[in-house]
Amino acid sequence: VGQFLRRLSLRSRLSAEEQQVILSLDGRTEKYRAHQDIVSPGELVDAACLVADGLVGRFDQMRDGQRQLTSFYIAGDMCDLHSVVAPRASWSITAISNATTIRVPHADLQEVARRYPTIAMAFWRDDTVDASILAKWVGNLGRKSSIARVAHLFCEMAMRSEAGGLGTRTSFEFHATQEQLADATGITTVHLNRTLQEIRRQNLLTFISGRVNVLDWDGLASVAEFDPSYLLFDAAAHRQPKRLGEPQMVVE
Amino acid sequence: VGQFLRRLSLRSRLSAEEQQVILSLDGRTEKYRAHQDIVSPGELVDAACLVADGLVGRFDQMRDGQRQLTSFYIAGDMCDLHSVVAPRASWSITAISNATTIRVPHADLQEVARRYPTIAMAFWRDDTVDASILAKWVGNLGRKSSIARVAHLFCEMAMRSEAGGLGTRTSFEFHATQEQLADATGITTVHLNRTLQEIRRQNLLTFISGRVNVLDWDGLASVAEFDPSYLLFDAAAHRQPKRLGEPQMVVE
DNA sequence: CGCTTCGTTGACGTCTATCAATTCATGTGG
DNA sequence: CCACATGAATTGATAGACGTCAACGAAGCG
Repeated sequence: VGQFLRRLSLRSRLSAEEQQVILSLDGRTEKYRAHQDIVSPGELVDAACLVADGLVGRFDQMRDGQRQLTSFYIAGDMCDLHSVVAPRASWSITAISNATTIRVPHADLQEVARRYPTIAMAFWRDDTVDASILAKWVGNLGRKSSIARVAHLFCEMAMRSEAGGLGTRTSFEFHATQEQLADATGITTVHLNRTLQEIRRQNLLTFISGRVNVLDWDGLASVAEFDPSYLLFDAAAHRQPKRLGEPQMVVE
Repeated sequence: VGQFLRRLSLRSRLSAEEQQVILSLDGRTEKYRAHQDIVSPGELVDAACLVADGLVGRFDQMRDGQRQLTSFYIAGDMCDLHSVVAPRASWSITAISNATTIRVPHADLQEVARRYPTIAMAFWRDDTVDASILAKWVGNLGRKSSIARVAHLFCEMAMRSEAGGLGTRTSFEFHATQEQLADATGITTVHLNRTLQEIRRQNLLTFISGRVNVLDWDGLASVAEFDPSYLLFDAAAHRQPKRLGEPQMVVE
């Protein structure tokens, strides 16, 4: 849970008391094997799923069985914080690698959000980051080549892993299979494999048994057209009731 | 602003007092012509943008100028409610058709959210719907054919227009050009045109000068693999502090 | 040591992009 | 009311990125 507090603190400023309240949250610990489903569509959930260890993903499944991964969650991420306000799942959550989760009851989270408006805003903000990542992926899937998509995914996971204290942007764990990467980037396994080969050929990175080593960060970011601002890491300027007032551009 | 209250009420139950508070919100009215940008990336905004009339979109732009529309907003939608917790835009907002907006100051929205936890949750929930739509689009773009994507977009706008009281699911306004539809579905204008022809050929709908008439809803939904649950319309069962307790499925 | 999962390769097919006109619709000014 | 400019829709021909199918090699595991 300390990891979760740290994650929230990346983007929201919390008082000592508020931090204590977050730390007091707890829940059932559960372990999953890779490929095991954690939440299925239609289910009514009563607890949010905090990733304590491993890699977890949210996905959508088509009629013919094809899958599209829509989000990855690493240790410290609350992977369905939004379920607090929308407990009827319209999504699936699965363990990408072996993973450990903590199920934090909605009742507790609601109680906390209700009592501490700043925490409620922090939750909301975290959810907004999720949405921002999704929006970026709509752009990637709609308008970029396969190599740019794959490179972008690596860039994103690199930055998130680094921010989460789980590695550096040039060396971090990413325990996904090629099939899962293909499901995330909207291409086939075969084509993903060839795309990875092309990325290797350009000496951008190595990806061996779940570990990524970026050899050329700038090159990778350039291929990906990666701009980290959508991850809202520098947003720490927020929070604190009335602190508006900088002049801002007005359009039209 | 009444429209906005109505939109929130689709998914959150608000008390009479809370409803009054929402209705008391207000802001500068602004008019835009089609194709005019409303918010640009990097901008620091201090007011959220409520769509009073017309069609508004959020998009991402690539290095080579290609655009990807990530969301459409119709009258009654607060198109960047998330900016309340993340005021530094990493996105662009543009007027798809001629549009009128009301800029509601963040300060007011924050004040309201801080004083009324239920309203804060309602805001958060609305933002979650946005994220849910984005997740669905990641799936559409990653794994569906062009015709399914286009059909899905029409289904979605149909349901949202109907829910917003702007028409019925078989007859509603949708003032976007083919180029904009192409930017939303991740294909080219040329291909979108041919896809529309195919949809017409299958007698699914007509789309003439901004008005959609669905001739075969079931057929359209089937081609699109459309399942409206992600729009969270039936989620009205929420809100009201402690009303948990139905038995729910537990995984694993 | 067989089984299963994951990664890799080759040949071939197709959906969608690209390029470049052309038609159609709308609106403006003379 | 016509001439013209402008944006939107449509069409044809061609190219390329990615999917499909099928097989094989490598690696972990009970």
